[in-house]
Amino acid sequence: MDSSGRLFFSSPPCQGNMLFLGSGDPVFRGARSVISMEENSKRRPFFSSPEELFDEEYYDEQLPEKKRRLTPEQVHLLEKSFETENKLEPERKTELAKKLGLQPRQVAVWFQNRRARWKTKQLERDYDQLKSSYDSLLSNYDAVVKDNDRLKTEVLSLTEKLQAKKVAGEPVLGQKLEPTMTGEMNDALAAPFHVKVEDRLSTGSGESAVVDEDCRQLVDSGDSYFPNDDHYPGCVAPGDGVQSEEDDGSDDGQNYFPTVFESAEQQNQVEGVPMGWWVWS
DNA sequence: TTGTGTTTTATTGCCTCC
DNA sequence: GGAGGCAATAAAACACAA
Repeated sequence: MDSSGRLFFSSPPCQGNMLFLGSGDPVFRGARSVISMEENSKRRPFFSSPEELFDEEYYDEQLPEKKRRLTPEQVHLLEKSFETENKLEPERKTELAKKLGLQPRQVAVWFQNRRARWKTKQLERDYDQLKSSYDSLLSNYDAVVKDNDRLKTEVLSLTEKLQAKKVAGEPVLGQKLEPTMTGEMNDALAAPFHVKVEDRLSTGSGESAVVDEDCRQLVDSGDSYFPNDDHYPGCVAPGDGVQSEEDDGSDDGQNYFPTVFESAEQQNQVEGVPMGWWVWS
């Protein structure tokens, strides 16, 4: 019994988990190292059936053994049960243990370890998913930067044309030009030349993803590419939505951030949110 | 056969909940 | 305080290359 009063197999030894010497004496944990490998060469499945557990002759024939694996049948049933519900209520534990010829504690341990394995796998899956999302985001960012450069060049070219007309004495509509490319070029392109962002986006001015100034854009601030909540309320950085398996208590194959967010891409592109962003769903 | 890496079973200690 | 969960870990069992 441990400090919390729990009963472990070795103290006192439970029927199902006894490690037997030839004489039928239980071998406890402390004696593990004494048992030779040769003695261990004769193997049998961990526990075959409840009947066998009580069959003295069965054990008499066996040499002392240590840890034994569960049979494929036992594992199969446990897996099926785990699929149904990854948490084990006392009744189900007892029932399963009876069915499998195991100690309830063994069933509990199996579930515990199975949950741990599931969690590890889930973390791997989530990592892959986040990585691909990041890659996609990065690629979108590069496209936006390129588009931005292209538009700058376009603006510069138009400005030069305006300057040329001005020098030639031709009237320039809405003229209120600054001599240099400063500020937002807003005045330079004022009035008739000012084209609404939506229009630009909808015309052949390119496949620009650049949107209104009020709209959130990717900014290379030197920080993470992941948005923070202050600037991207609709987005969530990885980790924010981590949900422990206890939250839903099910093994439904969902990732470790199950329903917290999904990519905007998957949601037919949320308005104003570049492809690849994660959004609350 | 042996060395080595991986998987599985089990224990321990700590934490939370009732 | 007891029961049960989890992380960390030990150690047996297994797989496999050399």
